[in-house]
Amino acid sequence: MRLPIEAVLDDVVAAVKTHGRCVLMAPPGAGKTTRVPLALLPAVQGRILMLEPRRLAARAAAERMAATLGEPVGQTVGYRMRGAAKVSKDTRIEVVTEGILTRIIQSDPELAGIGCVIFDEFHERSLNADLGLALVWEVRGALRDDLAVVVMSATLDAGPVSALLDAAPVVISEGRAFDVETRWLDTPTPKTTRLEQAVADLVLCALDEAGGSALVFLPGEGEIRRTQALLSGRLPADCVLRPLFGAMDFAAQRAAIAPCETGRKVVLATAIAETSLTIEDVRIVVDAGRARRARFDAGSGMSRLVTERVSKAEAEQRRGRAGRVAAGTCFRLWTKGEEGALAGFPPVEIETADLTGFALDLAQWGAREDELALLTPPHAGALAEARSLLVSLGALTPEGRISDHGRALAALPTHPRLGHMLSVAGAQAAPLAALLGERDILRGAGSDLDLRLRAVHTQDRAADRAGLERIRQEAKRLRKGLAQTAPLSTGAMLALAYPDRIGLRRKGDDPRYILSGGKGAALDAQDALAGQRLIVVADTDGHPREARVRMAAPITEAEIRTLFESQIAWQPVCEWSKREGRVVARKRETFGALVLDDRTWPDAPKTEIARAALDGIRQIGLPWSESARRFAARVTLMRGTGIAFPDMSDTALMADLDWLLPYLKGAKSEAALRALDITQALHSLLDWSQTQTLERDVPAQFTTPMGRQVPIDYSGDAPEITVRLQEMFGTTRHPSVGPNRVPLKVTLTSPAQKPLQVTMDIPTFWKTSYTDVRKDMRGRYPRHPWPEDPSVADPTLRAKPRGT
DNA sequence: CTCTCCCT
Repeated sequence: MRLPIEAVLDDVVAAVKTHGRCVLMAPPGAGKTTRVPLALLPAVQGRILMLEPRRLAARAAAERMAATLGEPVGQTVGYRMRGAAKVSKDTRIEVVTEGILTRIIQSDPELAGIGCVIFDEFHERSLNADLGLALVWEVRGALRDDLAVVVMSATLDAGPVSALLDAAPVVISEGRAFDVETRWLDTPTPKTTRLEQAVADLVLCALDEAGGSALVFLPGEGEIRRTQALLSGRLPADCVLRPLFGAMDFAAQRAAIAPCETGRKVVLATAIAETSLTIEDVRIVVDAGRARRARFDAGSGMSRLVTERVSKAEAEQRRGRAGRVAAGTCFRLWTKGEEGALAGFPPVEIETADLTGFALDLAQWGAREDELALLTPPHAGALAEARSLLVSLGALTPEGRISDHGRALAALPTHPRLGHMLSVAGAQAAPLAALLGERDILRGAGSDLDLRLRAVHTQDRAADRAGLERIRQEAKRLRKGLAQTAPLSTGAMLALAYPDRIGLRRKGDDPRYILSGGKGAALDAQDALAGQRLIVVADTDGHPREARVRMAAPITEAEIRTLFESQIAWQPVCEWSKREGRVVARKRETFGALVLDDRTWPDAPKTEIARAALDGIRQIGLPWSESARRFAARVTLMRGTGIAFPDMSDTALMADLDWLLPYLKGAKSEAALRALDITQALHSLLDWSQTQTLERDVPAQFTTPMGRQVPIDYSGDAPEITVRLQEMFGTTRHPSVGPNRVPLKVTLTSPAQKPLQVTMDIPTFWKTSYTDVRKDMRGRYPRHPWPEDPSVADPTLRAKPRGT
């Protein structure tokens, strides 16, 4: 059969011959995976390496090409993937899974004997493909200008890839796929309608309007089960309902996609049916419009799942599944209007994934991320977290260079965490590493990892059979070349891989734990491990506030002390306790965020106690006494006049409390702090000349015309004095303070200290209302002077002697 | 409303 790709094969070969590079865009079904490598064979010196994102696809591509040549796999065409290879010295086309390429380049940077590297399905933008392309491009630039590079992609903006590869020629092939009609909703689904209900309704409508079997895309297993429940009994009699998702064992998956003998089938599937599994007779696609994705949180080193709207690229990929065998129809659970708001592409893996292995590969290659041809740069923070984890595992030196231990970890086919565990604990850790590298075989069976290990070692247990077999095989492969070492418990081995996830039970009845990395995690109250004081957490649901533990193992304090001796230390802690309202001085023995032991610290140095007491002040506020307020008010009057004086507002004083440090007198409790008089401390904020100026311009006391000292009250809006009216006789200028000459608020009293007048202007008072005051008072206090013009009278505090 | 999908 003639495939549409054949029309452009000559262009691809020509681009490789003259430019040594090419970007080929062709839709799924165009035949690029099987035709391009064979077409390039005569044009390439040496072997052709083709990368596939999935094992199944790699094997299938090799088989198809070998069949085209009329040979068995392993002669001209072979494949190589983790744990399986069919290649010989005659092999010229080698189909490999993406992770393999990094290994090949790291062990032989010249790529000796390889003439061309093809990246298939590059639009999926896996971390390995991005890294692989960057490394191959560097090899081509530095060591091998004859090395050809071909990037093949279905839906992708070709411009950036072409630019990345120094303006590589772009070849475009139009597809062969059958027409697929797209149907949108007329009106958006109301927010109150559950997704499963809306999907079920749309499926019934689709089956009614179009013929053939249906493929329904849902975000996850839960949605699949609930939609299944809603549909069962409501489907037309000739329809069978089949769920399909990754956690099902292989045989069940095969049964779900098997063609129907009679009638139609409705397959409820996750994204597994987007690329990995092809269902042959589908002519209807129903797209719920959601995608579940892992979001890795570098801070906690854990990932969680989020459900998001699909991107346009994913929706197109799903739509295409209706046109594999004949024209079809795609029903979208959104309106045409809503479609504009969808993202163009799903997030690329390098921006969302755990970068630990990536960072180790970079270190081994000896390049920084910004020196490589990466289409999307990794986030600096995520990369920094990855490197810090690698440093803590001893894989990188603190300067970021790879260590011998790091080289050993890079050679192991596992996450560096598990590699570290294998390298330290030896062969005994192989089953545990295999278990943790696979999907959980006992979902919902409690968190204890030993349950799972027992299932691997024995034949009983109703665990996922195929999963168990994969784990046994994997354990066998991992064990090779590892030494036998002193036996360790499951928890101790796990702690090597997850030193940041050792959990110490919090106080209280709930099985809640604080993890050594600082995050929280909780066990189910019924969980078999719920009584343990110390556990190591292998997996959680990734909830950002407090994650739920999915897999864990108990560990003893003695084991932690042995494994992490150098990281456990006594930390003196002198701090303000909000709860107790006082300074507490303790010594704590800590491992990361865990407190293993906690004792009082009776001989804490005074300076430490004072520092902690300042935190108390920060919490309770400055203990203002009346005299302190008065002083601060005087200083404030000096401000804003061009003369530099400190800001004595609460905010300014609290901003840096060091000035208070020498005046705390060993106060430790809230009561003692509140009893402090801070006047002296405030005085210390002024230097000698400021103090002199203050005393002169804003004195604490007012000197009356008689030479008597009267305190000035600075606590109100205006500075204030109270004085006997007679004592102010002779005053022709109203008294004031400060460089701005702020007038004093003067309360003039009778000889019996009763207020007679409050004035801001004594000379005017003499001339005006004094006359009335004099009239009233002269009779009541006849022995005191009440002159007609007080501005020229002598001040006095005395009365005339009786009888004169 | 328990866990998308891959890979060394």
